[in-house]
Amino acid sequence: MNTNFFGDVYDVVRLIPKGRVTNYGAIANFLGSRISARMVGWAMNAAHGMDDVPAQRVVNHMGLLTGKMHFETPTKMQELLEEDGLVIENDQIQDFKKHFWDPAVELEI
DNA sequence: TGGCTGACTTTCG
DNA sequence: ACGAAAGCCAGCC
Repeated sequence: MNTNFFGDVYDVVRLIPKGRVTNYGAIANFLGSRISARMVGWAMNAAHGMDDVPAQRVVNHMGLLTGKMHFETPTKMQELLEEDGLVIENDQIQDFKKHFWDPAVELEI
């Protein structure tokens, strides 16, 4: 796990506080320039079935739920985010900037 | 073994 | 301001 960047991604995603969201680029930047934002999304693809990985809190750079289609149901992602207290409209997170959670800043590594 | 794919981001035109 | 293209790396034929 720790050897694979997948594990790092999962760990970061698990650390996302409730009601907060982050984007792929932030995670990629936090893990280091060794990976690209695409790989984060690729890692999330492998996160399927991992209940410990709140992939719904990971969205694209503009707060759009691009990965919702990969969930059990396209609306599942929005429902989960709404349960966290977020406001989703037209598959986009409202006040995304305020709810944005940057691991490189919050974790201050 | 080699090449295509992908839940993205950034920059150039 | 908008559109298109490149860049990145691991997993899967």
